Amino acid sequence: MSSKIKIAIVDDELLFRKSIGFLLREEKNLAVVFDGGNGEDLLKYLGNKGNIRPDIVLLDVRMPVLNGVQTSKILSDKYPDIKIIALSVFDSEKFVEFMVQYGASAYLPKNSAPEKVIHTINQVHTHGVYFEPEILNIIMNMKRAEGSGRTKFSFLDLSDREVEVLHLICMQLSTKEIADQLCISERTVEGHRKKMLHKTKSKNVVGLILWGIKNQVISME
Amino acid sequence: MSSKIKIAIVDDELLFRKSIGFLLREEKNLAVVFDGGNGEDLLKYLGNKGNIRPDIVLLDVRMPVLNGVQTSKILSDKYPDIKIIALSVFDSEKFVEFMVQYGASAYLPKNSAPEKVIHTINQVHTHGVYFEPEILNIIMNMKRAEGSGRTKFSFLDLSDREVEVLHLICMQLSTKEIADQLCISERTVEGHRKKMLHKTKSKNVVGLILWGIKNQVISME
DNA sequence: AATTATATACGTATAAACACCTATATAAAA
DNA sequence: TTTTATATAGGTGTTTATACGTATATAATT
Repeated sequence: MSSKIKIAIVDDELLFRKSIGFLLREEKNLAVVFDGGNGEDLLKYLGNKGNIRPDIVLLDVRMPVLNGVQTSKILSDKYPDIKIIALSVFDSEKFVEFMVQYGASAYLPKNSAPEKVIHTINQVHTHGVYFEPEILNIIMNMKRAEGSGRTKFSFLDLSDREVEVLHLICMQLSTKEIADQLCISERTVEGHRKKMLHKTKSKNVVGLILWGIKNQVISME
Repeated sequence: MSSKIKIAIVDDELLFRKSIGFLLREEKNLAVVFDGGNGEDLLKYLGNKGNIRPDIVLLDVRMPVLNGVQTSKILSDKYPDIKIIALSVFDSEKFVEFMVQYGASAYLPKNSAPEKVIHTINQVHTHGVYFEPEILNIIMNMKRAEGSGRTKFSFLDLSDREVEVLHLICMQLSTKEIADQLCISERTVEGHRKKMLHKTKSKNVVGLILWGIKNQVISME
């Protein structure tokens, strides 16, 4: 009980991560040892031997460069002793599934109360994991699905070229305009779009766009 | 110099607005007197005579129920003495224009550093307004445009029915499916969509969806 | 009283998106 | 080495979306 719980915060929104740092510092048993804007920054920090190793990482699911899912995959592999608490504006089932599968010990919606965050941190530190009933429910369903068949995650894996096409789609360009821009056939563009619709399980571009935003493939700024 | 600057925070993300509250409380000359999740909450608070009137409102542009633009419109009308600082994840020109036109005294991107926020608050309190060079530039261009012709803002005004249709579009429904759901003709649905494309100056649904997200007509949760 | 915005709806077109199919070359992974 | 994913590209066809009209009834505003 003597030593503080060491926290790292990873979130792309500077003002948010600095602010929540102040919130956490209010708690006497917590110490914020790092904050950064993406997974890469965190891994760089951890790679440097001189730096203080955190006990718990507050990890935003949605980030540019290296997002929460990818980061927690690497984290739980290279640093299995560091606990991960996933932070997200969405309480989407998919994200819960992925974060849990890739080693998250808790899942917090971003409109949680500060007390809930503090509570979750303490629970994770003492008991290893902490999940709210609703989240637990999602996890149980997931386990059941895993047992019955093999879990398929085509998710989160758009190729570079597909992302490129998706960006042009977002600029309201038609297939022909995209083809001209990239100097490829319209059919190829159609092929890419179709592949993306399949990968994201979307019915049409609308679904694809919304998927892209949720997964931070598309940024709004 | 004796009395503190009284701040109200309005942002739909609970954790963010509570956190930034802690950040602001670190400053000895600042006092957070209110925080709420939307414009309506703020107006209710201000309507109650017993409550402490804030000097400055930190107002998120993007909120459900009553968004930043609508709120600042009402605020600057009913409480012209209260200064407004617009907060936004986007540094879109359109938002700057609207917020400034509707009475904002400053415009802060959400990935600003905490020091910048503190600085802006102090500047607004002592000098009335504070704009960064880039933002100032947008405002100057705006003024020029205003002089040459009349400014047209069809913006921000989708009818209830249009919003209803937009939500169904987001659910990846086709025109026919939407028509069935609402028990109206496909032509009517097409009419609504066309009207929305025009109002939002979009070329196709993709633009419409992105507009809807930026303007919080579409929520991602 | 006259104007404006809204919701409704039809007709005729074209443009674009999406569904099926096949196929090849390349690079990475099992 | 064989498989798998990717990027490329073609053919054919159907379904949707969008563009151009017009029109009417209603409620709100000036």
